[in-house]
Amino acid sequence: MANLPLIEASEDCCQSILEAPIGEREADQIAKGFAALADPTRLRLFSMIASRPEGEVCACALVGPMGKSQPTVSHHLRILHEAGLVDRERRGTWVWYWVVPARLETLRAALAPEAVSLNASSVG
Amino acid sequence: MANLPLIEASEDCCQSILEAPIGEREADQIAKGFAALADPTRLRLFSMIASRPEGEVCACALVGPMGKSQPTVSHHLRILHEAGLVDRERRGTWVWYWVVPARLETLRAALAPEAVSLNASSVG
DNA sequence: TCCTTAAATCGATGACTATCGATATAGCGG
DNA sequence: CCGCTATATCGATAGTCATCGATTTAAGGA
Repeated sequence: MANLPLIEASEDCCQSILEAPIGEREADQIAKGFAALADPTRLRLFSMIASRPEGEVCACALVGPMGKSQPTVSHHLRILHEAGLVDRERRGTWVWYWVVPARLETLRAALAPEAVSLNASSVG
Repeated sequence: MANLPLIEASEDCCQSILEAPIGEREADQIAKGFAALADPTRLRLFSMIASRPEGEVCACALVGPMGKSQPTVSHHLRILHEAGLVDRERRGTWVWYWVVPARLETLRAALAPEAVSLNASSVG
């Protein structure tokens, strides 16, 4: 247990904030995601997780390079997890982390000019 | 004066945080951008500015729909401006706001899988 | 069972922030 | 010069958050 992200990856797929004014619900949802990425330490942690070729990383490999205490790193990993940006799994003594692509894509798409419609013809 | 964004739109074009672990400087820079979008009220404000077909909007049109006091809205607009996400101009009694696309693209690109190389051939 | 290591939680603290009422600044019209 | 309107700033307050030391929980090995 304790492995379920507390925020769903998407409640309305591929929505942009640039096309029309977003509502309060949607704003809360997206703002929570950006808040998770709004701290430099957390952003570097997320970058270290995301950039692993294996797609996952042991938490033990994250404490040293961050220059922060173990409780602080654990705290930030928890926030990333609660924001739905990473998932985790205990393997023996260690805990491994990896990125949740869908949630990341939701945030990226929010800043993208438009949600591409698959029904629209590409040539007029 | 007072119209210059305090953060440059890009210091290293099109950089992703997913390819390699980012440094502290870059993390500070990007985190500041996300911090500006990490508040629901601010995100809705930004969305209202960005979604205008005219590309700009009078601040007077933003206070009412937000359900917040005028000083609060002004405060949030200032933070968006300091983060380099919007620019503004006084026109008579009113102040108009618009999005700074380059800064927005910087943040979006940070969450994108890779910076597309224009030299790479599109077909193998 | 005891020791070691890894990770999470607890409690405290200092810093930051969202919010608002009151006030100040800026421009327009008479 | 005097109001009127729009916007920004100020000061205060309540809430949130990043950080760390100390402690607890969890798992493995001897």
